[in-house]
Amino acid sequence: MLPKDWEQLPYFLSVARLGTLRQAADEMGATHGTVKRQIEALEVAYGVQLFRRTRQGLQLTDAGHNLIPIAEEADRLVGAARHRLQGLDRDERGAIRFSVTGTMAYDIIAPIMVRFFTAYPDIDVQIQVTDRLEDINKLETDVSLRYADCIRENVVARRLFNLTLNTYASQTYLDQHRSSMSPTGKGLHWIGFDSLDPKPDWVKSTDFPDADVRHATTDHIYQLSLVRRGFGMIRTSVYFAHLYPELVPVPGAVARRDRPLWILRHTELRRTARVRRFVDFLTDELNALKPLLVA
Amino acid sequence: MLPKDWEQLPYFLSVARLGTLRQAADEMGATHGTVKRQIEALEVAYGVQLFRRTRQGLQLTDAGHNLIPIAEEADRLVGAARHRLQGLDRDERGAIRFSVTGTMAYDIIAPIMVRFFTAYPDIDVQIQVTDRLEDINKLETDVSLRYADCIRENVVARRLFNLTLNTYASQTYLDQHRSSMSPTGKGLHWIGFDSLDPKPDWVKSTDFPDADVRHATTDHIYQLSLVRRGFGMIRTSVYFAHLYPELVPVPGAVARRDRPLWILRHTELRRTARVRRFVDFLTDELNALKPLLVA
DNA sequence: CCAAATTGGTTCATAAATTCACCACCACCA
DNA sequence: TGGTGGTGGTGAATTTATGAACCAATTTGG
Repeated sequence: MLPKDWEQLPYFLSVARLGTLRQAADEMGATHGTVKRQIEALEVAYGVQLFRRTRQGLQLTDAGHNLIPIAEEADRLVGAARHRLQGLDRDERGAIRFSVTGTMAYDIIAPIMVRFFTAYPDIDVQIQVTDRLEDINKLETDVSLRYADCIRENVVARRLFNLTLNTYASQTYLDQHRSSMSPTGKGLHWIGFDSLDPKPDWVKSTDFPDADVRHATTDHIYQLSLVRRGFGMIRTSVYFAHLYPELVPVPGAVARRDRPLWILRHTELRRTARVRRFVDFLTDELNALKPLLVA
Repeated sequence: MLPKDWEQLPYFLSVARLGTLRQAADEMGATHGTVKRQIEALEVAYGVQLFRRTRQGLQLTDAGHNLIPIAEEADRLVGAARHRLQGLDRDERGAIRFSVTGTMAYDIIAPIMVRFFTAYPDIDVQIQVTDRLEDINKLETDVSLRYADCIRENVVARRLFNLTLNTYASQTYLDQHRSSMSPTGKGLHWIGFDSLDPKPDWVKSTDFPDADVRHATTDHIYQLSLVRRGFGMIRTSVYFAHLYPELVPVPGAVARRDRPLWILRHTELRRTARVRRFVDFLTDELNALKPLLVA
């Protein structure tokens, strides 16, 4: 049986904001007795006291304070859901909201954006750099560039081409580990993405499944920085090896075609002319880069 | 009266995942009649049909598909709340999770991190670059660097010093707008952060309240890139003017002490030795940079 | 080809949650 | 000092939602 703290969270937020049961009850369209029970139920469910009861109202405890930011974010999301489904967000601003991953953002997309702004000075593009898939859906996004095997959501997806990846490290790192490295990578270090689990899944499918993951970060700039300073290996597009000569292919690894690149249009109906112009521009520019990305 | 779609969302998620009312009812610890009513209530509340009813079960409509990612993220959050308050997340991995804003991440923090990794090769730091405050709380973070007037959460906060900001643009941009610019900034362009509202709040408190906001992005690298290419002005630390000589102070703007920098420890009890060593290191390094940051 | 096991939809007695009126307490103020 | 309006807390009356049984229809499988 799934827990049912969902319905109690808005009561919690309301009480936390307004400070008294009765005001919260008024806001929630209920009586203070109901609000009281909801708060009590939440405290029992979590096994923590969330409020200190005083004659002047309810005051958050430390545990309650911890809950606030999460609950508020959840509240934002539920509001966003309401908003989206009621079609209230077809909108208002003239800007195209464009999500792109940190890997592509700077060296590949940024120059393209500069050219786009020059070519279409009347179209504003709001650039969101994020590596978390959920953010793309949460933030209200019109267009996104993604790097994945398949697309599950029902969006207008334009598939470009498969990127070619290889494994790189700095020359100093390779020199230091030349003697101790095994064909399967034991004794080597991956610069990880987000997880510092002993062995994330993606490691197993590389040429060095036995290498350890260290210094995880989702941020590509940090990854490159760490590779340059000789902290380990990274698996990334061959394009970056062209850009940064200090990235040296690791002996024993081979360049392989990996997942394809997609341009997704998340909002189908709105501002189609502008969005389409942007998507077309992006497609053309990326196709022009194709020789460098799949080489 | 606040809407009460909260309690219905987990039912929606369950039905979407499992495909039939009865299986969802089983998962939720209810009967299929109850689940049916919850789904109907949600559809009425949103005014949209979320599922197509077939003899084989309930199938998501397009509108339903739109709801999925938001609902799943909200679900993750509620789960995280439960997890945090029950103290289940004091864990496991040896890594310190460190959140830093995009503005500070690369030019200021990255070199410090490299020195830290060299000095303490046994301590792993998982670096999260994010500008959204909520992410810091949502992601499980041990330490974060923040730039704010005051800290509301109940965390261990160490206040460093106030940064000095100024307004910068490229020389070509200034040359182009020298004639047309007014003292209040009419005719000039800000490179925005996240909002493309006609006039976000922060604009009013600058030296050029009448300038328009264009090309919004939370990403500092993008902002700098756009400034370099002459797309507008940016308000940022004087430190970046040292790093990037192509950033020219805009005539009429003055350098001002702005908000202070904070180092926050979000998880108080856990792995204190390592975390404290990291925080101390970070503090020392940032204090060493102070002359450049407040100059 | 038909019985068994699905599916969503419906009904209504019953269980659960809400409301409402009232209580004790405290702060403020004339 | 006593009234007034606020607080949280409580229990009976009432409203609401639930669960279990059935239904028609479809799919499944022997």
